[in-house]
Amino acid sequence: MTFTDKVKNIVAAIPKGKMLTYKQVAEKAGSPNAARAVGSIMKQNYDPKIPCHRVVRSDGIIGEYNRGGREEKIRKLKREGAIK
DNA sequence: TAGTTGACCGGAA
DNA sequence: ATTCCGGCCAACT
Repeated sequence: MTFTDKVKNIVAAIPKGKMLTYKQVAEKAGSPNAARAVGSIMKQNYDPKIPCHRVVRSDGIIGEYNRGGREEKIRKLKREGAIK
């Protein structure tokens, strides 16, 4: 199980209406300081089973998204009730 | 193999 | 509050 695979599993396991930060994911994956790598991975490995829109920055900012931009990401989160 | 890039983070200016 | 800078890590070239 590589770091990348762990990250995928973790993100795939995020419940509806919940949000995790890249930092949190990196931590759970075993590398507390690999937040940047997490984003990199998500960017290149998008899978429909992986709700990357539920992963945000630790600042509370939504961050980037490769499927319609931040707007779409925000929309999804709002629809799930994760944010206002 | 080495250098660059980026969906990040935290602290400093 | 905003912008800048160094550090981290995987993927890309």
